[in-house]
Amino acid sequence: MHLIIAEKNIAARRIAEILAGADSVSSEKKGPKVRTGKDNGVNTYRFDDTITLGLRGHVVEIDFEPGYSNWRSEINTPRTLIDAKTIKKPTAKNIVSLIKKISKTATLVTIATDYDREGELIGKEAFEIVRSTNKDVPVHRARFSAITPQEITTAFEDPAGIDFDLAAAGEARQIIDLLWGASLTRFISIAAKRGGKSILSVGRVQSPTLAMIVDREKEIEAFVPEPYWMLSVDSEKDGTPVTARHTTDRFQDKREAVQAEHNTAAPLVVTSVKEGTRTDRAPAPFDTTSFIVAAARLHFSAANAMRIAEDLYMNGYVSYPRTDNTVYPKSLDLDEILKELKKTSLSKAVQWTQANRRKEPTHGKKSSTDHPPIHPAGAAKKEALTDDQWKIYELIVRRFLATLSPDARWATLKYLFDAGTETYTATGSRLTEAGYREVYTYSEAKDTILPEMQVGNHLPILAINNEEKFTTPPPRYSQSKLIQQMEELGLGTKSTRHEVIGKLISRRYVEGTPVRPTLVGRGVVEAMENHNVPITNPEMTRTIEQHMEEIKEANLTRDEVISESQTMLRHVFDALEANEDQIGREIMDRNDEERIIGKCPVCGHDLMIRQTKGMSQFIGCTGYPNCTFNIGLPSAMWGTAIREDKVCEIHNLNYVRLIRKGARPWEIGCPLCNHISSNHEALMMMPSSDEEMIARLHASHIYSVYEVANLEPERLTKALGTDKATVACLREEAQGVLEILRKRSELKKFVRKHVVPRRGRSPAKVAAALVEAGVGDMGGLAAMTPEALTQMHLSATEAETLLNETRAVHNRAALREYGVPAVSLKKYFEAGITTPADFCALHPAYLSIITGIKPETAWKHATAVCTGMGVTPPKKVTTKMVETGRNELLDISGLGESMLERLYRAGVIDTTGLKDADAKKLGKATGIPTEKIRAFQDACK
DNA sequence: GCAAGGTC
Repeated sequence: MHLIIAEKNIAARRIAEILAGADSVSSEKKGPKVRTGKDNGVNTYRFDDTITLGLRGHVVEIDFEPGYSNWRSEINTPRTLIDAKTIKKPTAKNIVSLIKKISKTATLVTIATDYDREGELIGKEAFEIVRSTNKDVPVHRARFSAITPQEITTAFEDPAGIDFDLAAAGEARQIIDLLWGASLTRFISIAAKRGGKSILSVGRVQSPTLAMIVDREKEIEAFVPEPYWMLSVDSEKDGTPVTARHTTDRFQDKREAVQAEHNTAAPLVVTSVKEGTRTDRAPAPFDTTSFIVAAARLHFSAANAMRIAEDLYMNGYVSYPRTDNTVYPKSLDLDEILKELKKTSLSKAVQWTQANRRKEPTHGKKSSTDHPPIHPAGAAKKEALTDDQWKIYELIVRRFLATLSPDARWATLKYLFDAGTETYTATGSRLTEAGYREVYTYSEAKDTILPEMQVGNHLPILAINNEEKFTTPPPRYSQSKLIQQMEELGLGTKSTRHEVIGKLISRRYVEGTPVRPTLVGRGVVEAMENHNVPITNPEMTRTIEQHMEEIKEANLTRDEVISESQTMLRHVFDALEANEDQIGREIMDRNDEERIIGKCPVCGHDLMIRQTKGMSQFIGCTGYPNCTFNIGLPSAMWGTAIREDKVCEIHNLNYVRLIRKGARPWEIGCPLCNHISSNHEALMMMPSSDEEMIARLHASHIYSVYEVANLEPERLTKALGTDKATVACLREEAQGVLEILRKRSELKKFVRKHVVPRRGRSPAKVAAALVEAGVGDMGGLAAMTPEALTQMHLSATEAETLLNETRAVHNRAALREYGVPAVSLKKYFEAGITTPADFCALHPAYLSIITGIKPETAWKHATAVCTGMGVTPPKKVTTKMVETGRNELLDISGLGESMLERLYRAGVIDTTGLKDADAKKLGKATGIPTEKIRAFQDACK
């Protein structure tokens, strides 16, 4: 059995198809020669005596050996990670075990992973898995830069061996990244007392990228606009307006500009006419970066563009989207692709390209061995794709066509003029041959047409414009610009660059589009830079690249390179550990700064966003505890509160938004405005409140009912200008409102927990409908009918379940309130006694025997509940009474334990009770035949 | 809980 291992499932399938087809003698006999199957959850492709399967990229991962998982360990400090041993552990266990299984009996294994460094390492990982169960099977390596019949057949006809040096270079990179990344991440997170979700990460790629963004921001902040002046004249020729610019493009000095303006005098005399042509080169094929840049012009974010391209790739519409290559390999049949594309709705453009096909396709600078440039791989129907998918597909198709289309040509025209002692110029251009622009329609070809003029022509001067302008700072990075810049600096790869931005955002190092750094992002970069940690420098990547080259060439070994890196990292830690406190403080100060949203209106100290250990967050005064002013915010379950740049004009406080992963941010706006409006309704719930009173409270910075209920009465007296008695009354009212609100929020919480969100029916909506209908607490909900609930966006079954759950919760709460202790309550519930009504209706003796609770205690509970419910409590029951009655009853022949229980349930606990009972009724209540009851009654007598 | 790199 020949085992072929590809880097990914799709590659495995295509390789199998090509090899199976190439094997067949006559090509006319088409059809599914390849048998697709699933083994251990992995797709397999079999033909003849061959089985092909795809990995999922790296199927093993490196990590530290066990013992290093505790970040705060006294023994294994971050520093010890530098020399910690690393291990490889499987990440795709099913694939690993399948390879092991097949390898045992394989007679040949071919590694057919991607033709690049990481592919070689992935191949070596597969090789090691094979070797773990089969020491002898020959292992080949097939290398190809496109999965075309030609390349695949040659690669398999002439296989090579694994390049272990190249793979070792990849391993060195892996280990160095882990050592530096993990040790520094832990160190700096601990120094700044950050844990859990808010750790501060550091890495060879993310940190220099962050540093780039921080640097740009500093450049912008430090930028001082310089004024300059631009001079132009408006004129016309035979009715066509002409604007001519002064040949000094920018005057740095105002006096010079004014002087030139003075020296400008009519007429404008044409002194030179220059005609020319300009070639506008057709664009090069797409690699990942240029594709992301082009998609950005269509308003796709980098990550979104890649996700869509990957989708299209998985469906066979476009080639592999992660590539560094801008040169089509010879083996790619470009004309065949054109033919295929004629089936699409873009066939007109395709036809144009075929008719005007340039001999050699355009090419970019980078030719690499991994994959061909991004190109269409199949005809897609517009209806089969989403709008966005189609836009991306069309972009890739049109770019492909453009690379096979002629250059565009422009006719250019340049005039020079004299005006007094000054010289002016005007330039025009006109598209003469559209070329690739016929098919690549993403930028408008704008003509600037000038009227025809000859040397010596005189033109009038209609106006002289002397405009003062200012230089502008460099712009913040857009996502695509950032990716371009990363590529230039060698940071990240075609597959990872677009993810780095997401990582920086999720760590809250940067925000916004275009991206700008947060203070914490800045703090981390500055901490690294100030303490000479070279990881924020792209130079580190360059050094690693050089070392990898040396390992590949076998001039250095993997371990030599790692060891050198470890020595460096140890020096870094010497400096870091000596300054741990200072580093931590610097970052924490930055963090605090980011949370300050303005001045406290009461005492003038800073107001700061604060989070408690639980889910609540608020804005508090840094003057606490002397000043207790605070502003409420929605629970952190809706998102973490973040300061925004915008400032409220009324309160002079920064706006706040709540951010949560996977959700749109919730724009709170001015937190105080929000606080005021969300508390207004509650304030109005106090019977004696009115707008005027609320205005007075606000004037004293009292905004919530909670404050009215809890502030010192003196403050209220002062704020409202009333007497103590009124204030005391008001405080009582506020307490009442708080209680109503507490119950309402309990109800909302319950609804949120038990109502499944669906389109158009959020739990919040259901809760709002309940409050609207006057149902304000759990008791109210428990008392509702299922019918009423179905009016509130719930289905009949949902209503019933909700009611059952509500009643269970409500009853438990009610029973606790009546005085049944929690431990006993548990026993009652287990025995099926769940409602207050049960306690009133059932005999305490019955409650006792089915729960094992002493009769006296059960009686006490029943009494408490009945009193609470306003029902006559049962007569006292004692252990002795129960025992005597029980013995009496059991003496009656034919009356056993199970019947006894039924009698208890019906309230009969002794012979007296039995005798006095109505036999018919008791029969019905117990399910015991009436004659039998009569017989028992007779026996008593 | 940490990196970066594959792939889904």
